Amino acid sequence: MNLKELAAELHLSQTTVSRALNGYPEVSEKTREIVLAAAQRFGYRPSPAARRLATGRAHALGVVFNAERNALMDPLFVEYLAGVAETSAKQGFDILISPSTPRDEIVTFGRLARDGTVDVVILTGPKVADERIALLSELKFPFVVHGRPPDPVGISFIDIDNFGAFQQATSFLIQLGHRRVMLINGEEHFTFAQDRSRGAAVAFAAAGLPSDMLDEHFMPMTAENAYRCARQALESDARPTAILCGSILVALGVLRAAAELGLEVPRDLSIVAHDDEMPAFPADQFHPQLTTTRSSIRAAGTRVAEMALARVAGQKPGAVAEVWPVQLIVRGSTAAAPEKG
Amino acid sequence: MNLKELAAELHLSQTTVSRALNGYPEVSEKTREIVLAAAQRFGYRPSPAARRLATGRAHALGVVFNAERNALMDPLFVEYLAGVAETSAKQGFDILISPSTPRDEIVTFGRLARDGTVDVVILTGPKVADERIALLSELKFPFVVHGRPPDPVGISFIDIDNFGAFQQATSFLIQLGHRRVMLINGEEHFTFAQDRSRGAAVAFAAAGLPSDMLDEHFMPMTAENAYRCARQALESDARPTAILCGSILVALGVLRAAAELGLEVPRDLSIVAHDDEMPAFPADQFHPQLTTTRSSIRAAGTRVAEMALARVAGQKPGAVAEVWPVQLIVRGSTAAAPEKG
DNA sequence: CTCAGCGTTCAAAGCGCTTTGGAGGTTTTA
DNA sequence: TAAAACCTCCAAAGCGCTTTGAACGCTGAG
Repeated sequence: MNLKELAAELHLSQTTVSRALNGYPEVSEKTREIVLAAAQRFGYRPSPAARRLATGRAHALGVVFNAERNALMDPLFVEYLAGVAETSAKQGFDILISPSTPRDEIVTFGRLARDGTVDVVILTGPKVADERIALLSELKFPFVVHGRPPDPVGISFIDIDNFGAFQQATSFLIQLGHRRVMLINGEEHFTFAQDRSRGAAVAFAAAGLPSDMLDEHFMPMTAENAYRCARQALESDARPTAILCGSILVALGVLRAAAELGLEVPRDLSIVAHDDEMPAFPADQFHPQLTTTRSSIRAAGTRVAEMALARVAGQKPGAVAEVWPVQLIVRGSTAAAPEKG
Repeated sequence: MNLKELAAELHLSQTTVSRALNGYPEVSEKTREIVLAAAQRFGYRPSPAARRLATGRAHALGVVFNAERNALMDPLFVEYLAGVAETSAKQGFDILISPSTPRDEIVTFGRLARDGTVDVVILTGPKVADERIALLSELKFPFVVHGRPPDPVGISFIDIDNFGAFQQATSFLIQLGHRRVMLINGEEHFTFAQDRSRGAAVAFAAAGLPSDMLDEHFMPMTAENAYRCARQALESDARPTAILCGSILVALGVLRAAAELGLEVPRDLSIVAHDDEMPAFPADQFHPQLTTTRSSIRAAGTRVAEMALARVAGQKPGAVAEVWPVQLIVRGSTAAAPEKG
């Protein structure tokens, strides 16, 4: 059943039926009701393709995702996607996933923007120098950012307070008496890694401690990388008594390193990790349960999708700039620093 | 630049240009080259929407994913999706993600099938009585299945050898002297859970052991559930000496239960888990490293996408029915059963 | 020399929807 | 009472592509 047939059935023109269905004011309430009822009865569903062609709007939202062999953000991504999906589905928006490797990500974005397959894209994990943002801005293609854009002016984004989270976590460790602290951070070119780095540094400065007590490492946040890094540090003479982990996965690697070296957590080593609340990977299911800085990646996904849809509906870029607070949850993986041996 | 303009530019008809671009034989090689070159030069890209409307084919592949609060398959899903994305991108197919809760999943599938938003859907996690399969079959909408359909006749699917994997793993434990074995399985209504159940049962039967030595539990495979279940069993008088885990997440919960009870793995308790190779969650990053039955969820995603595309290209349903072998990888979480106290 | 046959190209008709520019009919205003 | 102002509704023109049916020029057979 298409519009033409439905219109014929009702002895009305396509115009009127279309308008009735789409809530235009030029049609009387009475006919609208009749049309709506008939549409319902015949199970009429407008063809998305036709509508798309006629309006030039795709009614779809694009998400580019990293399909590289070892997609680091994997478990995060689904949870995030779930959030995005939830709200966009409510508004009848489709979600188009475009796989891409970091190398040709920029091409992928260009294609999305020019093809008209989607009306807006969501950009994740902004970098210190982000050419995707540059490209989309130049093309004047609507987009919103999940994370902190390097230059937020005129860009709608939502981010968690990475700075505050790591400042708080670091201060907490310092208060517990820890002096040699290691930070296993994400890759340097991500803005979130920079923010976290600054947070930790500021905490040290505030406590009047020299910044070289903070041993910071940037790397892709995998368990494997974290294991290697932690193992090496923990075997050294001046081993850290506390490790700040960029993610739960990092904590997994650190835990393994500690276990292998016979170090007990939290007696010999304190661990605090950032937790994005992946239900599959709950911080409280570890042994010991992990002290974390917690934020909901899913809620972020929900919000960023809302923003994207608002953007399509005409909201100005830069209208939204939210930074969500992050909560420190103290569990069993942190304790007072061990007495100096 | 659209087709009309390009055609005008070349002093050719739209027909010819269209055919040249789409590789139809009715156009001479010479003109084809000219057209291709011009298209390249002007950066012409056909409008997907228009093509879709004209051909009735969406050039897109649908994946329904569970956006329920605690999406259990989360970490699996991305890795799987990465596989799907990889191959479908190669063929220029878009991937449409439709969020859905289990409750209205069937509606979602119906909509996808009728709307023409996608040409084929991939169905994941088939159940013993699967109404999605019933619906799609009835609508004669192309689909392929990832996992084992209850009635595979006339259905293209790919699955891993869940039966063989768990038979092998169970036999291995029996050979190590384990007699009280627990199996923490997925939910009963999934075909994969049934297959695994049968695999374990057959191993016991083959060893001439009574089936009640196998303590089997069906549940959503979360760390939390597994923790509870394992904890309870390990505290009981006749505690199991080995636990078969349906997933790495399940193993996480079991490890925690063991640690809390002061049980050492593998001395006091052996663990073998099924591993779908999520790079984010590697079995060899645990302590101890986990003995696993391993299969690549990503490769499965790749293959199932290929199948889906073949299906669109006209391949008959039921043409593919692959069952992939699963390898048992012995690592540090298994050992001979403890002497009877 | 004519005509069938072939290889190329084209004009035009959709695909199913939205939207512009009116056209009728009814009500209000002067 | 006539004109202006509405309220409803409609015919038709796209949106940018594919595809059918036909036309064109050329070659080789009769």
